[in-house]
Amino acid sequence: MRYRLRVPDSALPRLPDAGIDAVIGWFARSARSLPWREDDATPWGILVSEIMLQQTPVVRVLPRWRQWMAQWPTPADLAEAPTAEVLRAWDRLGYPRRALRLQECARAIVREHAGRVPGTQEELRALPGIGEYTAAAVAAFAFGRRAAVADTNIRRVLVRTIAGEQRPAPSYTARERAMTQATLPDETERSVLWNQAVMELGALVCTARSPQCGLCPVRAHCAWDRAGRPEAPADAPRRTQRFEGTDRQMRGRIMAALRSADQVPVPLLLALDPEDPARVRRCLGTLLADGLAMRDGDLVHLPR
DNA sequence: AAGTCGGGGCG
DNA sequence: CGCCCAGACTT
Repeated sequence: MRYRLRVPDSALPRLPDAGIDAVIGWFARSARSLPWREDDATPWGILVSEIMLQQTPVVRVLPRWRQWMAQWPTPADLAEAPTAEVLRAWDRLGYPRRALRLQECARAIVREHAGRVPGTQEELRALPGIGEYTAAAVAAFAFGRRAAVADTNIRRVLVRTIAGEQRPAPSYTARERAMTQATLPDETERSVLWNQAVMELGALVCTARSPQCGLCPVRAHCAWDRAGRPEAPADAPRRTQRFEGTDRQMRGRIMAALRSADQVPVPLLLALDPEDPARVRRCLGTLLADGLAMRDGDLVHLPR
């Protein structure tokens, strides 16, 4: 892929500067006010918000984030908290392993970075629960650095405006990386504004289901709109009922039971699905393996 | 590259 | 009832 480096910048697929200006201007007028975007937000608060927002909508994160930051305002606070309390505070945000990793992340920050969130993508990427997207987002939004941020919103906007397609591929492809890199403004301050602005555009206007193209600041530059907004070919239909999905549901039910009591007898958990106690056992086994539950004889409880 | 991992709301 | 949501991690 080294040959790509010889391609002149002007040939790379990118949104024109006029489009970038339009999106940034729209953001200045239309951005939601979110607490982790306020001036008083700390890098740790921004990091916490990014973890909570992984696969979880903003409206559901808001109340949890406020409570969380009031209870554990610094990495050191979360590092010292009882894990059971952490999991209860996570409540029903989903994917509770994120809560476990967030506490591990806090402990790593205390241990390896003297309690302060590191600012480079490389250091961030090395922390538990922080992947490519979150490392770039924290570097950009918490530290004002130039980073190629590519969440589901940004990917959708770029694929539509530049490639003229309705939705991005399931995985973040090399072609999409090229679009993200080529469009990212060279100047640092402008790159940070662009990342925030295009993400917000994807969340509010260029949405997955019913995009509000009539309100879109880059409609004039949008290849998808120009092409008549063609629909992507439908995915292959689900072969059977999603049976694995029910395992996730059962894990959620077990976690809910554990959050509601100090300890729960195994027979009580098995009663969660009288039709299929083997499934409950299997799910309990994966929760124990994940460190989300502990077993003490016949009693199950959250990790203390 | 594909599977797994929650939970809720919307079309 | 299927899809979507500021993804990460394992295999």
